[in-house]
Amino acid sequence: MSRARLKRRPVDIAPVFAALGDRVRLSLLSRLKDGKPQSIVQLAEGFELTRQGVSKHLRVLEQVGVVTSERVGRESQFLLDPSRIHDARSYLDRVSEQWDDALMRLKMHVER
Amino acid sequence: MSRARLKRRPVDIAPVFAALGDRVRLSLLSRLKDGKPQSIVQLAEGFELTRQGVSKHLRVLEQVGVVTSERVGRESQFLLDPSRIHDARSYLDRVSEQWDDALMRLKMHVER
DNA sequence: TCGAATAGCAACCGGGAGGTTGCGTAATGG
DNA sequence: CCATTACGCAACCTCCCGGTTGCTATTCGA
Repeated sequence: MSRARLKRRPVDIAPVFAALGDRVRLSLLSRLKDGKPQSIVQLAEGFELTRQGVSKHLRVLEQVGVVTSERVGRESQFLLDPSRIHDARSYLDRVSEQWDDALMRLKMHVER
Repeated sequence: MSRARLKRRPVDIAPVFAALGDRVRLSLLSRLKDGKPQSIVQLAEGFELTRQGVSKHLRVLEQVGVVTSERVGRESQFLLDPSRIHDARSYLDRVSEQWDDALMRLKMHVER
């Protein structure tokens, strides 16, 4: 069970967080997490934004790999890709974990 | 002990992700996750930034509640607060979870 | 076939983010 | 006591982000 577990440097994960740091983009993700691919106009309805505005946001999400798009016919179908989200989650996991470990050690008076 | 478990709307968690979406700030968090409070000059060394630059980043992190600061003597001690990080993590958890559920339902042909 | 739908591209704009410099102030310690 | 340290505040600058408008290209469908 050699889990290679290759380490991702923080410099790589920052853009993912940046992409998630916008309420419009989070809402778009929320609309995509049901697994159904949707077009831009579908994703745009309900927002007080132009189609191009939504399109820009989708391209930001796509650039960091959180969503993927495929041109089918005259419309672009967008789909969520959870792998980067999983990366971000496990990064936060590691931070919390190390924090907990540090607290534990402090409480046990193991250091200093 | 009625744990109200009040639900955080996505609109609230976006600023946390935005604060995490910067490599400098992620590095600062990485320096703070050992549980030891550190001053600004301590946190600033190693960066190719001014002290004020680092100070601005720290204030961004503090504003969203990821770190806390306390003035002790002539220096400000910064400490990590993992609660917001935990919030962000569980938000991503929910996204992944709903994605997995949706995939499962699709695979079982329960819908469509 | 031809109008409507869907989307991409480019230009433009205002505001805020990231960063610096300069200065003032409180605490430290020799 | 006084130079030094650590910090905050404010002004300033540049650049990118979020958003719009206008135009063009492609595809659908009646």
